[in-house]
Amino acid sequence: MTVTLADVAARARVSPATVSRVLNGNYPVAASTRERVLRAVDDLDYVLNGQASALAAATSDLVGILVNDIADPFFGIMAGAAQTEIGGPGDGSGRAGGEKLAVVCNTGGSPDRELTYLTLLQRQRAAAVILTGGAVEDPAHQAAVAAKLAKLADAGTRVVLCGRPPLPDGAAVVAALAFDNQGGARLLARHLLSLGHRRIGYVAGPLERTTTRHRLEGHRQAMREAGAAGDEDRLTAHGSYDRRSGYDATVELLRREPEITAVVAANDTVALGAAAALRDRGLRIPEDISVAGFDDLPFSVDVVPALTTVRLPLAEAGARAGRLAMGKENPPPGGLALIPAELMVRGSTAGPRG
Amino acid sequence: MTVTLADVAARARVSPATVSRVLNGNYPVAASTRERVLRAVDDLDYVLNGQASALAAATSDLVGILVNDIADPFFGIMAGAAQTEIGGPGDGSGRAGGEKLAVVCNTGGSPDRELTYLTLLQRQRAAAVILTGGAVEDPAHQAAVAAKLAKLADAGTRVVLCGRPPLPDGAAVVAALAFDNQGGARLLARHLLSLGHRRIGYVAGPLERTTTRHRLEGHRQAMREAGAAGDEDRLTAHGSYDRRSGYDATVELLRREPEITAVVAANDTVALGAAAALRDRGLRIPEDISVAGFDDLPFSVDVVPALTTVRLPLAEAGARAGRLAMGKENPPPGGLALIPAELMVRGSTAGPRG
DNA sequence: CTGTTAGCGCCTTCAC
DNA sequence: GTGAAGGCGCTAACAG
Repeated sequence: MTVTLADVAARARVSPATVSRVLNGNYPVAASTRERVLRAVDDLDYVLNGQASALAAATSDLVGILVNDIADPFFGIMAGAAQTEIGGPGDGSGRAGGEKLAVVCNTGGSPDRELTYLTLLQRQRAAAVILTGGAVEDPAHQAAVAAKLAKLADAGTRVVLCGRPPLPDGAAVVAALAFDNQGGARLLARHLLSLGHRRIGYVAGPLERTTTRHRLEGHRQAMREAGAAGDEDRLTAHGSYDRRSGYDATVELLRREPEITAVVAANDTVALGAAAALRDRGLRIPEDISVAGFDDLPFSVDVVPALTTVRLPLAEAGARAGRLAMGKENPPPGGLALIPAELMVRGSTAGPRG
Repeated sequence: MTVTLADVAARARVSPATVSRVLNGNYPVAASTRERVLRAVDDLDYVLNGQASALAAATSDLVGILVNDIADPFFGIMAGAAQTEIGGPGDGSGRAGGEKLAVVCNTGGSPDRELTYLTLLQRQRAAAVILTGGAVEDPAHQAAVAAKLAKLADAGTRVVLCGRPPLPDGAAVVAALAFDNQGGARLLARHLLSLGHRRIGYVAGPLERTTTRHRLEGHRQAMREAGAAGDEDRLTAHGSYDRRSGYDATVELLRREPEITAVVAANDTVALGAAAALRDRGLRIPEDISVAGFDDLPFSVDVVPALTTVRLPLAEAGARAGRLAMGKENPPPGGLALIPAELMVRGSTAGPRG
């Protein structure tokens, strides 16, 4: 049978309360007593019952990290960094002290699953929840999420947004760390413009995603400023955030506008697919056509030619979100921080041909 | 204050027991009663307390998935697939029914953290635990893990190994899905041998990892069979499973053995770093030197030249592990399945120069 | 410093 | 088909 705290108490000849105290280390306990208790714990191989203690103490050691796509390093890097801050380095004994259980939940980008996970986390009375990545812009869903988050916050769960813009109504979250997607896209477009490009195809992400919209807006803004907007819709093709989609969308762009001299992709993964499509059409990069991405994932520097892209400090942001979730760091003023993006110029972009 | 089941009962003018029954749907309840209860639930915005119900019912809806590196798509793909099987598609309402909470825990490859997570999961009385990826081969740690898993299994947690060889003493796990790393490495080496390569550098993963060892063994086996083993140690450089490490190790190999005509990397990410190092030395791939990886991650087909590698059915294996963990699928005979690897010949390998 | 006493919120026999 | 009662394993006041 499963050994309980009472068993430990009996073996150590103390009261259950005392055992609880040494385990949690929150109250003074005589050294000799503590030792006896710890020995009993070891002898009996006792493991605290998380649910029972959570129930009694009305606290939980679960922290949820929601990601849109766990197979995408974009999220993996943020989640990993957050988890490191939350889980702590471990005490080296493998015995687990007061660590939180930082746990990542993969929504697959589905609004339903996002809500489901939030409910599940609410059920567990999670200590904190971190939402990463762009949000779906459907108003109904946004309202549902906002309501859910409000309830979570109400119940004492610390809610942090990482790489996601603040909720429309500025709901009660501990903090929102938003990437400057728009500014980054603007930098990138200006770089291309300065090289002399005028007709630039844009492979956008899925519709109704904040990330997609902000990046696209930044791009178009810069194009308009330069008077090179052209037929924006014809120069834009939407897809999802994967390489296949980048490939297909690029083929489509090329069909519509064979004269484009550059392709900007919604992110690095998409850019990889775009580059493949261009090569398959016999175009050389960057001699015949330039390609750029976004995010600066680890592989981007290694592809050939190395990808010009916009760097987002994913690990730093994830770590900060983790600290915020743990209350180890003070929230930025107004609960909102705009995280800057940095242009990384590499070999995949050059002046237009001819 | 937080609304409890008793509140719902009061509002619906039934007993708490009845509310519990309609929520769990395990006992017959009059349709009219059920409706009244559900309305009360909605009115009050009631959310089940997971810990309390878990405590009372002695069951949990938590399923843990341990990964070595959450930023690595190798794990992301497996974890995502497993999570999909476990979490179910969601009922579309966002209300969360009997779903399990599939969560992924990032050990960062650290034995300590692995143990810590296992303990945390044990505390939560997890319904199931899936361990993915190679294991650390330190005997002490293996014993500790085996002991932990035995206890988990004992407490009713279903333990599944995915992409990890069975425990040394064949401990009580539901199933072990092991990749045929050795066979895959052999296929790859034979491919290179058949192209005429004889001096092949091998960039291995971290020491004392099953995955590292098996891949290396397969490689060496094939080389020996062909009488081309050479000075194995000189031709091998160890590193971690990242691109940086691949870069550095390749530089080192080139220093030691400038005459190598091919470099085989422990995985695709490492291969990317290796390729970068070769190019930086002015070597063309595959004209001057061939490069190959392992895993066939999504980006591998898109790099230039496309990477010759060994494909592992990561998503399929992850999904299967998920089903096994949920008891939705019968374990393979003997609880062990060897998952075959497939050679993917692409542009990065060719006959040796000259 | 340590023991005693109540619950935390829910599920589950057992009666009706 | 429904209610009443007890307890899941632990923590948190209180007393001493």
